[in-house]
Amino acid sequence: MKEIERQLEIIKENTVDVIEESELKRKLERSISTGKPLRIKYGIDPTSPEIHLGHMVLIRKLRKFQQLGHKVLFLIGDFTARIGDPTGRNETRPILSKEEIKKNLNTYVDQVSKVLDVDKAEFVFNGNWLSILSLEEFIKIASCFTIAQILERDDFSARYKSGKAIYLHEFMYPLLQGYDSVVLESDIEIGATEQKFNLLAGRALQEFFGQEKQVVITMPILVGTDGKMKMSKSYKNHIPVSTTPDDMFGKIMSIQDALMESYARLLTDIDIERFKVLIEQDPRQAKAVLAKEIVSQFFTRQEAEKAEMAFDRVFKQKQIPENIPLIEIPFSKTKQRKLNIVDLLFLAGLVVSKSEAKRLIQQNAVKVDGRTITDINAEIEPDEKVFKVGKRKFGKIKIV
RNA sequence: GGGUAGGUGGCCGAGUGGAAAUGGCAGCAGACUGUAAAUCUGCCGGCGUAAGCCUACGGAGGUUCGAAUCCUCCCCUGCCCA
Repeated sequence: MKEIERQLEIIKENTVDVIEESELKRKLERSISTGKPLRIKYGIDPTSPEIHLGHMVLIRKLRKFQQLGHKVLFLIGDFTARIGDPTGRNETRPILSKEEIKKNLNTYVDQVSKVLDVDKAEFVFNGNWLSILSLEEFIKIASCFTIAQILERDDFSARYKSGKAIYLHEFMYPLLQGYDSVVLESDIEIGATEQKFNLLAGRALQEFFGQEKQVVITMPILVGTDGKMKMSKSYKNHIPVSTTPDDMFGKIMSIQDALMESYARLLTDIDIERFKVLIEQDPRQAKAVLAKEIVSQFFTRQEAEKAEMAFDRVFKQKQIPENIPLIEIPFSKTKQRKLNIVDLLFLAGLVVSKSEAKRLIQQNAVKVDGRTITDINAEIEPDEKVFKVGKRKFGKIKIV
């Protein structure tokens, strides 16, 4: 197989759009013949310093580009995040200080490094150029688009039709993101399908500034643990990267069966045809394979296997976990060794309020050393007994 | 600037003088399972064993025995006109 075809095949795997493929071929040809790597741009909004599996779909693709010898430009949209998107009404977004940004950068690099070769990637901040962009220049950029074009974007037109507010500065987002491509002289920009409009803005602006247009590659959106919406921290349906192997394993085990295939495609290198057969034969086993495969990317293989064992222990064999966190409550807070179960759970932080504790007890969701507590007046001496609250919260409580 | 319709719990959305506020979604718990789906049951602001108290319907005042509901001012959003 010719080198260009090999690269094309890898690049196109799992993509939704490649705009335009002929341009991509041309860029690849040139790169192969001159030995000059292509510049691949990927931007992330640093509002929350937490990367989740949804981001990983793209980051995995970036790694593939790295493996093909191309240059990854990892853009942290500190400026665009700072001016903030106004959903959520009165929320004033705190302006990130230089130190905070630096700190965030480190957490990103850390999380991303599990998949990406961060030493070979270049991390860039758009605040470096956007914060000094002149109004004149900006208006020039704005003249490149019409309102109708921008309104055409999916979420804008939906909001417009349903009578929801669209703020002017939201219109600017695509322009600024597009301008980033001009500054970075990117050859390719990748993003999830919802980003298509913004990615295309980059093409328009690059052409406007006399550059060769970037190729836009979109990837499918990873559905979150609710099985419906895209994975996002704000929907609380995400699986964070910076968690424990056990937690990640468990969260993957609880996704809907219907998601298994897309997770396998987008987050692993599992042979899809064989995996589909396994799903047919033994969905539970298939999910365990999937979970182990994903967890192994962020931790070691051994840790993934340990996570599986811990999971089986608790949910298959219905035993208590091996490592249960010890919660210490100072004696000064309790004044006694034996106290009411509701207070105890609350003091230990196993419930958020006493009302919740009562509710859970009334619903038979609280166990102490394996025995279900049915009386909210029960007096208990914790003494490192094992408390189980709900399906998966365990804690040993001790008064010290 | 003028007119008009609105702002209700995580979201959607009822409610127009006496309910911690009908529904739905999401969430949580239990049963059933494979921590899947589907289904059934219960819960779903906080404090209190309880009676009850506190907090909550954009914000601030006011009327009233009593307000999410009435009045005044302010803030915010859609639509129409300019």
